[in-house]
Amino acid sequence: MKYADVIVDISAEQLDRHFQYRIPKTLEKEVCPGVPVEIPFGAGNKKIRGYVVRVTDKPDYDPKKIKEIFSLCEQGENVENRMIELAVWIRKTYGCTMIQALRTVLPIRQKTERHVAKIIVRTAETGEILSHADEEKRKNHKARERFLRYLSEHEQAEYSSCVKELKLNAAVIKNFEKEGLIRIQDKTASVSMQILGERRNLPILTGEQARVMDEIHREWEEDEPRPILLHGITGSGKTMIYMHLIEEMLRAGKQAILLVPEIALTYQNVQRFCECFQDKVAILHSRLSAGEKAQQFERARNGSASIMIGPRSALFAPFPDLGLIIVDEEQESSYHSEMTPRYHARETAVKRGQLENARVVLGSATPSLEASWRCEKGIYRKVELNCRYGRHGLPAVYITDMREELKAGNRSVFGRQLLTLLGECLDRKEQALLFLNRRGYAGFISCRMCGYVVKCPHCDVSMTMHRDGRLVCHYCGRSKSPVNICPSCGSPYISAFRAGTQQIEELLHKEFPDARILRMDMDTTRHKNDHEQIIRTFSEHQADILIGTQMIVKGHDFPEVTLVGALAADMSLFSADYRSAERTFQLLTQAVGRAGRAEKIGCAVIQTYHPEHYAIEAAAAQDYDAFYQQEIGYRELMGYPPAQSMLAIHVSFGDAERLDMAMEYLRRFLERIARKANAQIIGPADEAVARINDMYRRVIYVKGENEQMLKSLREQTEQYIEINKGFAAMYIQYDFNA
DNA sequence: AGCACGCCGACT
DNA sequence: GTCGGCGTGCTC
Repeated sequence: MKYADVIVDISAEQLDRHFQYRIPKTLEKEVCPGVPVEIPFGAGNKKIRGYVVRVTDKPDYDPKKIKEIFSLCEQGENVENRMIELAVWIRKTYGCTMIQALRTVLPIRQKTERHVAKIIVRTAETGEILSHADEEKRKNHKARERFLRYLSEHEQAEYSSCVKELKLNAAVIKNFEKEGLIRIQDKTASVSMQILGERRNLPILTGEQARVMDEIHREWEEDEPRPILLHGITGSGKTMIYMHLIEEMLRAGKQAILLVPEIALTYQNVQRFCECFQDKVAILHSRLSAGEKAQQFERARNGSASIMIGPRSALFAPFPDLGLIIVDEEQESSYHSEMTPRYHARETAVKRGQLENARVVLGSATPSLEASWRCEKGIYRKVELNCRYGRHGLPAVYITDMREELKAGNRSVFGRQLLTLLGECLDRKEQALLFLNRRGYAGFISCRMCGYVVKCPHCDVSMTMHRDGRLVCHYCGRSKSPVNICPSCGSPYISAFRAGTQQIEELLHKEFPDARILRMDMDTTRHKNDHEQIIRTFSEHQADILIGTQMIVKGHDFPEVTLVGALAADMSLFSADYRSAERTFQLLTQAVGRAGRAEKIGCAVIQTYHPEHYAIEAAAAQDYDAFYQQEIGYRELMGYPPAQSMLAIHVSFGDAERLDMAMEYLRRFLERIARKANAQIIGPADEAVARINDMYRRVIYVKGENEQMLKSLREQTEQYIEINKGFAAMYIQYDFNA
C-alpha cells in the first residue's frame, strides 16, 4: 500500500503542513510529487484540492485514520497548475522537498504573519445599527449587541482587534456582512511606495532603440522564440525598450513581470513605470509585510494589476496570461537565492517563459558569462544597444599601479593621480564617487612579524576592527576586546589592515578639510531610509564626495559626478571563487560608467596592484567582448560554468569528525556514479567560511559537461542521503551552477 | 479556514 | 428538557 503526503489548498497557519492519504491502487502510477489531487477533508469529508508532496510505502500516522485520495484533479490550463509544474522543475533542478518548492512558487501561505490585515467598514447608518443592536439585546445576543454598539460609534475598525477586544468569532462577523451592515475588506497597503504621479505617455524611441525593437519582434515571430539578451551599456535606454515591450503586451491583453535587483528598487526607477502604467503596476519590495506581499500577488491573480515589478520573488506572480518576463541587470548575484531551494531567477524565468509560452528578455550592461555563452551557442538571441543616450562618449580612464606608488614613497591609499584629479574636481565644484570594492574582503587584524591573523573562534573568519577598537565577527556578530600583543609570537606589531570606508573618510578629511564627504556602507545604512537619504543628499549636491562599497555604483545616476575612483580594484580579484574576475570586471565597468553625464565629460581612476590583469584592462577600456573572450577561455580550460555544468553539495553539521566521515562516504558514492556520468568530483573541502555558529561546513563539487546528467546525479545523491544514516540531522543544500 | 462538539443561559 | 449562541480544538 502506498501513501501520499498532501498539502491542503487552504491558506491558514494551522493547515500549513502535510496530511497523509492512502493512494488507491488505480492511481498508484499517476500520483507523484506535484500532482494536484481531490481529497476528503475534515469531519464532513469535504472534497477539497491538495498537492502531493511525497510518496511513501509506510504510513507515519495511525493507518485507521488515514483516508483515501478521491481522484486526480483534471490538469486544466490555469495559472496554479503551471506554477506547480514550475515547482516540480525547481525541485528537480535545485534539489529540495516538494513542499519547499511549492512554498517558493505559491507564496500565499504566510507562516509568521497572521492573515492579511483586514478592516471592517460600516455600511449602514448609525440609527439602523442601533435598532439592530436593540433587536439583538432583546434576543440576548450579547456578543452581537456588543459589536453593534461599538460599530455605532466607529466608522471602521480593525478586524483582528475587534475579534480580540470584543470577543467575537468569525461566524458572527460574517453574518453581519451577509445582512449588509458591514463590509470586510483588506487593509490597503499604507506604506506602499507606489506614487502614481501624473499620467505620462510612453517616451518616444530613438532610431537605435526602434531598430532594437524591430530585431526583438523579428525573433518573436519565429516558431520557437529564444530568450533575448539585450546588451546595452549604462544609459543606452534599456528601460525605454522595456516600457515599450510591456505596453505592447498589455495591449494584447497579456501581463508582464519585470525583475530588478533589490538594490535598484528605488523611487526614480519605479516611478517611471508608475507614471506610465498607473494602477496597472504592482510592486514588491523588502519593506512589504507578508500580508502586503500577498495582496500584490492577489492583484496579479485577479487582474487588477498587469505588471509586477520586484526582486526575484516577483517572478512567481500568478498572472493568468503571462506574456513577457524581463530580467533587468541579469548578471546580478541577487538573482541567486541563498535559501533552499537555491534557484537562480534568470534560469527559472527562462523556464517559466517556456512553460507559459511567454517571451523572456534579459537586460544587462555587462552580461553574465552564462548569458553571452548561450548567445554564442544560439540558445539565446543577442541584441545590442550601442548608442549612449545623451552622453558624450566614454570617460577617460587612468590606471594607477599602486606598486609604483609604493616605490615612489607614497604609502597612502590614494595614488597621486587620484589626489590631483580629486583636487581639480572639487575646485570645479563638481562631485566625485570613491568606490571601495570590498566584496569578499574583511579588514582583518594581522601581525607583521609572524603573519598571525585574528579570527573568530566560532566561525573561522577574520575579525574586523570597529572604530571603538573592538574586534567583531561579521558572520555571528560576536566581538572581543582589541589585542595589543600578538598571541602567537608576542610581538607588538599587530594592527588593522586598513581598508574600510571609515578610514578612507578620515584620511580624506585630512587631505581635503573643506570637502563635504558622505559615506555609504553597512554602518551608515542600518535603517532602510538611510540608504535613500544618503542618495538624495548627494544627488542634491549637498555633498562633494561619496565614499561607498558596491552599493554606490549600482542603479543610481548622479549627473554631477565627473570623477570616479576605484580605490582598490583588485580587492575582489583573488577571492577563492571562479567568478572573481567576472565580478571585478562588472563592478569596475559599472563604476567607470558612473563618471560623466550629459554635458560634462568625466574621468575615472582605477587603482590596482595588477594593472596587467585582463579584467582590469578590459574594464578600463569598457570593452566587454575583450573580457568575454579571455574569461570564456579560462572557463573552458578549467571546465567551469558555463563551459561545463557544476553542482555544489553543501553539508553542515555540529560535529566535525562525523561530518568529515560522512563527506568521505559521499565522495566515494559520487565517484562510483560519476564515472558513468562522465563527471568529475572535486573535494570535499572546507567552505570559504568553514564554521558558522559552531556548525562545521563542507562542500563537494561535481563538474560535468552534461547538465541533464548532473541533474539526475543530484537526484541519485538525494536518494543515497535519504537511506544513509550517516547523514541524519546534517543540513544539506544543493547549488546548481553557482 | 470551516466545521463539530460541548458548555451554558433562556424559554416553551 | 431543549434550543441556540459562543468558545475550542481538530482536520490525515
